[in-house]
Amino acid sequence: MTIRYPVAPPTLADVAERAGVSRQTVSNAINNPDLLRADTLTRVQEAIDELGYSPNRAARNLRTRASHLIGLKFSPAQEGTANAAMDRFVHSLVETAGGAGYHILLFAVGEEDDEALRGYDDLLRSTAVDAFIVTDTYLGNPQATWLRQRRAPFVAFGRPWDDDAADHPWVDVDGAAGVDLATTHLLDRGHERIAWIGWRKDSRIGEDRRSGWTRAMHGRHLSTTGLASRTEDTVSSGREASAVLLDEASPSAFVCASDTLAMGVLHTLRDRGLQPGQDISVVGFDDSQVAQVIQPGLTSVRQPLEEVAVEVVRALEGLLGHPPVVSPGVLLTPTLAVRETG
Amino acid sequence: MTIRYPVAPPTLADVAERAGVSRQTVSNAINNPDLLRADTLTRVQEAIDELGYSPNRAARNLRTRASHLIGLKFSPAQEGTANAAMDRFVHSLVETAGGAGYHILLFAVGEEDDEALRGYDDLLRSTAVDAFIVTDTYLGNPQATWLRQRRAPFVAFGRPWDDDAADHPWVDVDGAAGVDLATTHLLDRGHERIAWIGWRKDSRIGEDRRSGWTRAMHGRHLSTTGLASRTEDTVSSGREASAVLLDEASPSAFVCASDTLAMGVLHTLRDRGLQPGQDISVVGFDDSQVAQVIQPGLTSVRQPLEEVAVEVVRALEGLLGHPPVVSPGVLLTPTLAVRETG
DNA sequence: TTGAAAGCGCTAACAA
DNA sequence: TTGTTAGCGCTTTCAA
Repeated sequence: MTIRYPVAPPTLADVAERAGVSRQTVSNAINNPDLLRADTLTRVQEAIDELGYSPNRAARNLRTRASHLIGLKFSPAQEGTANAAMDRFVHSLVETAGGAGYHILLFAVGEEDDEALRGYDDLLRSTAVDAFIVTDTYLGNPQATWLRQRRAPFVAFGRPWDDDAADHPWVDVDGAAGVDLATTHLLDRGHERIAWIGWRKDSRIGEDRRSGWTRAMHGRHLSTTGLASRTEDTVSSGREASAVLLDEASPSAFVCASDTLAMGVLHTLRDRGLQPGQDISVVGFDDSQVAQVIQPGLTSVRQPLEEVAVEVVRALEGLLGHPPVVSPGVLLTPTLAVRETG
Repeated sequence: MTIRYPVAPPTLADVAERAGVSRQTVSNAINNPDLLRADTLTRVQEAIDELGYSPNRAARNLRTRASHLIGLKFSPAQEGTANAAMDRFVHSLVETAGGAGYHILLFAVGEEDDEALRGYDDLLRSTAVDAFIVTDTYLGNPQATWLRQRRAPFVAFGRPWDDDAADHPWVDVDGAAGVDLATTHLLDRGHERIAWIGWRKDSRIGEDRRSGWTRAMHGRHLSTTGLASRTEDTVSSGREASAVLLDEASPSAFVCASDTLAMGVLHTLRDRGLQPGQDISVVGFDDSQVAQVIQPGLTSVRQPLEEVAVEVVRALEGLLGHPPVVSPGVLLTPTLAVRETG
């Protein structure tokens, strides 16, 4: 089998020679076109087009100490759940970042905390990326703290919660507002006994989402006692929790911290011959593909991940600007995708 | 707000000075440790550890003309479908590539063909990536042809189909074998009138999958006449196609080219009060999260995407080796995830 | 407005 | 086995 070696791409010097100018003039034509006389610029531009020149990234990176690469830790997919918000976010992020001249570098790390830190460290020390996007800022996660100590530029998708020392830019979605929205929607439809199925108490995100439910319920002077359950984020947990709640608290609707849990509720309803949306209403969280394609459609809180990506990139541009600007935290409000189950 | 500037990371020269050797010796300690005397190596290694040294990527890339970055075009997520194979593949790919010393660089391009090519071109000319992974090799897609002409190293996830001029490495999943597996599974359970719902005729992947169904049916001397439908890859198309087939061909089972189409079939069954798995069996393709979490669980063909990632990276390593080796195409066999619907 | 010189940090080739 | 020299392609001074 014949192997064809790639031809070496043209360099700045090639363009300079062709245009009859010095290399610096070509460099200026690219980076500071205002400095050139119009006709020189035209001539250089023609040479660039004719040769199909594009600046060598490695050389430029070496000189400017910037890679225009943003690192993002990509964790394994969660099979057996409806969770895919991360993937949806990455899709939006790649597009938005591309528009701002950045590419996304995906990296995997081991499960342990120190392995994760080593992953970040390697990329940082080798100046492979200009900044990171960090997506799991739950309490006790050492990444944010560690990155700050390392003086590594990063933007978090997720609030710093109760970390007062945090001074990094972040973007988050107001989970409480989303669940409030969902609960209020059910209240407006006449439900009064609305149950909550969420995650265990150590999840700040879970507690935040839960607070939207209590807020909406108490706003209507309704009790939440006995109507809540905290469990693992799996379909079977949602199934079990909803079965218990149905027996012990007779709710007419369920609001869940995830579509995964909501699927568990739908399983229980099916087990008992109850019609979702008719007999019992169900609302999930994340507007996953699952929520979108099942029948009856699952009403679900939708995170504005496209907007999150836009804000994250905006914050990144501030951080990497001269001088760097740490933009304030941004909290975005989710919407409710209303379908048949609620 | 106080901005702390990152301190400049240590360089080769810093390590050399600390270890009392030349820079070249440090370089050798990292890239050719065999060349060093044991005690020198130890000394250099200590200096590296003490300083937390990691080679500057830009400098190394410039010198070695390699970035250890693999480009992958990341298209927008398909909402409203059950399709997420690409995402699952990327998860596996990031892990596998990381193990081989490569990072994945995601980039977005516009919808038009020429915009896509420009996306590849920019990355290529600026030597930003060492190679590409191309995932949509359907007939008429100019990417593969164009990359070949450009002499750009790339590995395709997907066969070159009838492109005889193709001489690039590729990895693919045997869709026909997967559908044959699914159909045979239904045949073994006593079904004889098994319908097919697939994509339009211009989809090579769709036609390949379809051939698995005809092969399995004809293998049992069963007719396929009137039992097939070709349509768009949407839930509603699957719903309509299955309604027509049910009326006109009375099948006892459906095999579908995607989980998305299979969801459409489930909608039709629900409309008609038929129990999936009891009255009518349904098998999908891709083993999506949807297939995994719905009740009853959707039996589905599962692509071995982890293996695909392994083979793709293997091919990549060959391509980027010295000398480059173009590995032969690899065809992997899917498995069947059996659940309640079939 | 353009050009010359220097050097980013690294490794390949060669010399000692 | 280790060190010296040179240069990858670019941009940042600074000088013309």
